[in-house]
Amino acid sequence: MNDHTLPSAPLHDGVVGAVREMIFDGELIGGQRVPEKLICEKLSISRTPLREALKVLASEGLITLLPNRGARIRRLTTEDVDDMFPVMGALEALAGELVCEQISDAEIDEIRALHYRMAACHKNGDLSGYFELNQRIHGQIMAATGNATLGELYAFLAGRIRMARYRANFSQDRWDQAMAEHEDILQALGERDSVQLTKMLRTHLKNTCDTAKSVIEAGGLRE
Amino acid sequence: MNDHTLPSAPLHDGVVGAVREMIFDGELIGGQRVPEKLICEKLSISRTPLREALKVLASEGLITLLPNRGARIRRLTTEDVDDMFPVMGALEALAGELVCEQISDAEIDEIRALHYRMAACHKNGDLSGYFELNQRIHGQIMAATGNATLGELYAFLAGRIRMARYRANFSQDRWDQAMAEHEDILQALGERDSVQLTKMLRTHLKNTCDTAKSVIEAGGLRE
DNA sequence: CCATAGCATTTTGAATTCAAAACTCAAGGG
DNA sequence: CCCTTGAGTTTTGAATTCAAAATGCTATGG
Repeated sequence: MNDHTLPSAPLHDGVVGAVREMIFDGELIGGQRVPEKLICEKLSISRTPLREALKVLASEGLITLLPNRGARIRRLTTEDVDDMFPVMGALEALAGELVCEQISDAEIDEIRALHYRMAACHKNGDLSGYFELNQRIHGQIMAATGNATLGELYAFLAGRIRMARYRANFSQDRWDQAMAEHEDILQALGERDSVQLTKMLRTHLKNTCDTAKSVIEAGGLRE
Repeated sequence: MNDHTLPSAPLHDGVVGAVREMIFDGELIGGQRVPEKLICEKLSISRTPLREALKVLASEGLITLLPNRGARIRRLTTEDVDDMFPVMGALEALAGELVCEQISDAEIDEIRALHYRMAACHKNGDLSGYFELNQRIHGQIMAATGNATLGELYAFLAGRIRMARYRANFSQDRWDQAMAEHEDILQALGERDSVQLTKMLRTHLKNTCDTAKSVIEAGGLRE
């Protein structure tokens, strides 16, 4: 009766996640061919699960599959980011609206805790820790809307933006500014002021997109 | 009859499309197990490309993969639709805004032509022709925004709604109403009146979602 | 010296194979 | 009588195999 059969490890998902991380971490860079054989060896798997994963990543828009010519890491263009900005803006505006209606005190506290940890990373110059927590804060805000679809689409687009690896171009000034924006976001969230929250989220998003675009432009010249 | 023949060139994409159509056509119904072997025979392919396709469809949210227990067609719940409505509303609102700025006269004419063909289907009681054209009109509006990301996300969600097969529950009254809503949409589009367009798109979406939900509720009891 | 045709190698796409897990169903025990 | 048990079958997950396509390399001719 008490059949506590744990769902066995979703093995294939692991590969998708692993390759996705490789892309986000910059181990696989935009425009580059995906070295199928190498990754198989690295993950100690055969080509079958990897190829399944590549199909999924292609549908997420992280890679491009060229028939009989292999897979390439998608190269995000400034036009892509320009397209993404208004869409992410619309999603964040909706999130700002919903989250102020839905969020509990406990959830605010949880986000506040993440925020302070992120502030510590900022203070200590721990950029990767900062980005990790930044990611989680935005995710928690989306989760607190109670709207799974919203969170899913947001994560979908946020993943693509991550490809630009705009963190590489994070000046101290920009970092300080982003941190200040997050202070404002937390403030508005604490007061459940959806108008102000939406406004600050949009400002923050705009700056994030601008930074990403400047990285893309610089990268384009380098090659 | 239902001849799901694939385009020969990129086999795998064809399989994704073919299975997706099977779901939309109601050949594979929510909650049902996906008969792997049967579909392989039907499409005359081996399990490898089918399994790749299933992974992609799972990432689209059309099916659910249970480890070691096969794939099931996702069963859309009313809660899912309630989540989707505000998100699709936000995307359509953005589309209404953008399309009024961007659309050319030629594109309006093209949509108008589709609209009249759809009106003819309505008049003749051709429901499946109506839905096909309805689909294309909404797609063209999204395309005319010039924002590929927006169109992509919209198609993603519209695909899920299609799973509800709400067309089955289309009363003549509802059909007449939907057609009237489309008249208003076309009118607003012709005048590039984004406020009115957004308003009508929202009304139309609300009714579509309500119809879908009523089908889901009815289906839930029957099974 | 360069261009290109022809051959060998590598890479890709998809079928087949193989092991492990789940399901079926009938027999045995409480 | 119902619950458990376990062998046989089916289904699933993933490696391997195989054919076709692309890529690279050499040799030959202009």
